[in-house]
Amino acid sequence: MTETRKTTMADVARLAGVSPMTVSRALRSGTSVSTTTREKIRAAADQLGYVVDLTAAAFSSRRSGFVAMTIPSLSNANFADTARGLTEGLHESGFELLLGYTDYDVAEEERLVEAFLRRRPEAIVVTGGAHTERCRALLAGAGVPVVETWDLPGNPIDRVVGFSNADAGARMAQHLFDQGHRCIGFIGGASARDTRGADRQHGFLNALEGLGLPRDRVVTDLDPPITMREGAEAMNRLLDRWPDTTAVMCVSDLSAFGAMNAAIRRGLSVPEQIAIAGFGAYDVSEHALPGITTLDAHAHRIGTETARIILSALTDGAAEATVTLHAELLARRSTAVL
Amino acid sequence: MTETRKTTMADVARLAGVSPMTVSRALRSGTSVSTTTREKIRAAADQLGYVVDLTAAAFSSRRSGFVAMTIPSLSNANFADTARGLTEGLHESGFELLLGYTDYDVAEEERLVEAFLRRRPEAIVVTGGAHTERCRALLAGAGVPVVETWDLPGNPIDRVVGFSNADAGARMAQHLFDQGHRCIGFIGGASARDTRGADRQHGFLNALEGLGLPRDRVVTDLDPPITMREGAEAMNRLLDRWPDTTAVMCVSDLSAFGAMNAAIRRGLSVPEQIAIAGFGAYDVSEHALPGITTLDAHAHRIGTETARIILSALTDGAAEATVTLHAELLARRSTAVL
DNA sequence: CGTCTTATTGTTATCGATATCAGTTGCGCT
DNA sequence: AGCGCAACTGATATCGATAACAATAAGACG
Repeated sequence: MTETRKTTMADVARLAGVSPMTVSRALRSGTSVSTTTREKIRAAADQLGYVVDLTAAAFSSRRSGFVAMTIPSLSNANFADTARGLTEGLHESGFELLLGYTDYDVAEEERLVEAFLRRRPEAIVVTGGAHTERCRALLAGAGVPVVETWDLPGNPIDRVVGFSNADAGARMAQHLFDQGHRCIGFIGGASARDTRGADRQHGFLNALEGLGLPRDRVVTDLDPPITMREGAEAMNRLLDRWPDTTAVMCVSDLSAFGAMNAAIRRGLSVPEQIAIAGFGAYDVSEHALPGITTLDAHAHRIGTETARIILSALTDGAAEATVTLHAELLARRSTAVL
Repeated sequence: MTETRKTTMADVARLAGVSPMTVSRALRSGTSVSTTTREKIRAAADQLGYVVDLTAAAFSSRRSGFVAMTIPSLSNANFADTARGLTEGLHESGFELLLGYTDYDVAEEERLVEAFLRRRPEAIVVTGGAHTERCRALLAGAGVPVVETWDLPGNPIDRVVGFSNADAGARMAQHLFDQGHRCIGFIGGASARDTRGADRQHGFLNALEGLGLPRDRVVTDLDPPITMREGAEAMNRLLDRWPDTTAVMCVSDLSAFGAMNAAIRRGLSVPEQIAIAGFGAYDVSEHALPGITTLDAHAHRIGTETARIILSALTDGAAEATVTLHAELLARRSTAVL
């Protein structure tokens, strides 16, 4: 809480006997300053406890050093993993991450994007391809690379790093069919909020239809984020209505875990009497008893690929505009045939 | 990607027929500008698609509008909840959160704090009371409020919002004792990295000792973050070495869940043959089968209280320097007496 | 009706760094 | 020795907003 006037580069320059410009160069990398001068300046800076003011540097250089990212939820491990991958990929280039969460609400996303834009980020990362009209306009007019993730929007704003949620849903439908199931349900959320979850649902149900099965065995009036509790409640409702169900896919592993335990509480054994599948390869699906079959969206990799795309866009621009990943099916005991 | 020269307040001022200063005032709140002028300026700004440049505003006003926060891990729901509470509490005052994760490493924390300081945050929030010497010095010399959370450091840097991890551990020891257990173990991590976990462990073991029980039944050579997998492995080792153990506390609910399922896989029934307790009130502990007894640290509340303390420190400074919370025991079936 | 407030708007001077361009110096080579 | 190039360092001019103070307009009041 020392209240002396803040030390600036000029102070360091004076102490080191050089110009402020040389201090500026010495404290950055990729600049040409002689080793002796640089060390002299470093010593002077240390002595004064000087810390560069990026608030001024950003203004002067017109480079904020920020990459902004919006995710639906902070406490969702999938999105956290993507944020972590992005942070790691950007770190060595000196970028910092401005992270905000939307609560699965496009209006909130718009507010967040607008707030971020005021900080002049050098790139913007959003989750999914569904935005308000105005948010799209803001992003498109921002003049910096924009990356939509976790999805493959039909009409992308700029770059994309994602996978087909519909394909992922279809894959799981096929898996359950292959395991011999014919009475298959789905538990998910209100489509308006979690469009990626809704895409998985559509892909899943369309695939069921393609296999000649009914597509009406669904409980999808839940409000994202779909938690374990909601998965459990939905499972109870589903089993009340369609007691002969033999397999259920849930929109995420968390709801799948809740749903599975609800089924077990009702006296059903998993997978003998009912098979359960989730999405997202959360830890809990691996360590649950039984382990829950899921789809790994490679959340961390989405982050690192996004970092790569951004860095490329900011330099040579040589990288591809769309990186298509594929969710990977992890078959576990919860859908095993015995 | 329009590449016209960026529009500034001067452009808006020209269009609205006022001075740039009036535009500056009109676009902020708490400033005196006539309603008609303000609306005229708003219209002009909208027409030009003008967005305030906080990069310049921060520099000019010497107020970054940032609060910086370091947490051990992005994907830990407890810390994410605290970050969420903090974000919410700061939002209406116009502050934004700069969030970074340390991976449970004080050296990384030091780097992160140093990087944050360059951004001139108006307050800094860190997790725990253990820091490198230099990091303490950086924080103490930053000239802004510093809040240490999730702990009650003996020698706080500035403000504190937390609870006693040792007390929490002791409380759980008492609970297990009260349920009739006399052969009680603990599963945790290497103390150097997760000092809060280590405090819980010490509190727990000291309490055992105070109750006349041995304190050597521990597996604590794991490296944070302690995951479900590590909890499972540790439980197997613990049961191999001390097969007569009847109760185990784990450093977190995640490891407790892994440990519990490992025990069940070995043919033990919970809680009939072995009781399990965790920490953190993660969703998984509530929805597991059986539900896992845990301690709720009120993670979200830590965030909102921290926001309150910061806002107070930045205005009247009237708030208390230390906010002491208490972890709340949630007894569930995993430690029930039958 | 004139003076005093108060509300509103304008003028000017920065904030602390970096971009840019202009020297200077040191060295290798012919 | 003289030339040219590369490496280093410095001088100057901003970047786009806000702080602080000045000026003016609009009411309030005796």
